Amino acid sequence: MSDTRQRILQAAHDLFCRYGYNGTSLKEITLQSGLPTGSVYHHFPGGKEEIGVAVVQHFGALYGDRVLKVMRAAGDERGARVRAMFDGAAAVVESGNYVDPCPIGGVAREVASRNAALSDACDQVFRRWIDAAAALLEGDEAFATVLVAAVEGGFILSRVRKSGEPLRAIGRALSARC
Amino acid sequence: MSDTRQRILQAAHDLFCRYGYNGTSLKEITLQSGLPTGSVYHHFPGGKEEIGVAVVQHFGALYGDRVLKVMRAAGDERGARVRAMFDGAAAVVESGNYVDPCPIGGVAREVASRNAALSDACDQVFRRWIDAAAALLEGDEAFATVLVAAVEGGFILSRVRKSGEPLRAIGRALSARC
DNA sequence: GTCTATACTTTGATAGAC
DNA sequence: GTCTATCAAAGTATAGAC
Repeated sequence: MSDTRQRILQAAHDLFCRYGYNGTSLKEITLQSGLPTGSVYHHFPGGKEEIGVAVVQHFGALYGDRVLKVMRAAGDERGARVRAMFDGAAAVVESGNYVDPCPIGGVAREVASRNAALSDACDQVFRRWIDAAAALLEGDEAFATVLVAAVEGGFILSRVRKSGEPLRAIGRALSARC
Repeated sequence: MSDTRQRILQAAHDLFCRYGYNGTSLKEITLQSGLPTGSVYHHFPGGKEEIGVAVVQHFGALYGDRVLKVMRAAGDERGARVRAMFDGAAAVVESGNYVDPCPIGGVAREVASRNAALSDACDQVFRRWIDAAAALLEGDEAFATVLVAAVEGGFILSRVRKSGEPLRAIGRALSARC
């Protein structure tokens, strides 16, 4: 991927994490990336929607891998892996001034009712996350769905409370119930 | 509450559920409520932000009561209550064309980084929900936090998958782990 | 309390020179 | 590939008649 393209995606990602998809303008993406409007449209002729889809796909894969790595590093026990997942998420929100650690859930909720392309991209990412988590949990797909939903909901709670405690509480409660 | 004020809140609520806070314009609120701009600003001099806070507070209390009623009606067993909560949520999203059943989580995530008044209003609602759920679960606040986070995350998953199944899977997995 | 008209800004997107 | 200039539409908010 070209450097310019990567800079646009990173800028859009950072802005989506703070202000969401609808709360981020293309103007802000150009300012944050240091590129003029024309360059942005050269790399993403589909405009903001195409940028959104690319952000969801690129960072969706990245964060999926990152979380799996953290869980595996916590050992073979299911409880320890679940605990590591939520404690890690709590640490990220606390060190990042309660910016959303990941834009996908926020974008998904915003656009689901009127942007099929973006909504479908989010759905694909969530399916992969759930499949990957289930593989780590002896195929328990329902509980894998709980993990993904709880971490997304936990981001909301921790963001408005300005504390990692909700995410940690979720990790405690779920790791005791594996 | 005056009828006009109520119409504005209901219109804003319905639009927030579909398009989120930033995705809803004041113009759309006037059209959906059938009221002119002047009336809206007469009742909410603080504009969109004041409407947002009122929507979060009013419907936050309403939905909290509604969910508690569904859970209590499911009997005294914890597992049955948890199951009823998520099955009820799944039924609502399915019958409502996958519109967000409740705008608070979506608004919270969108505005947490730049609108303190709205963010705090969301935080207050979530605290009350968690307290109320904990009271139904013999004071288990961590698991009450799981329930709130999982239902919010489940809304996201069900919305983009256009299926109530993620919410139902969460209900199955969690009710088996009370 | 209700309504029309409008001021001012920001939005997503395009044209065309370099 | 990069950049400047600009458009038409949509955004929030206000003024003031009724």
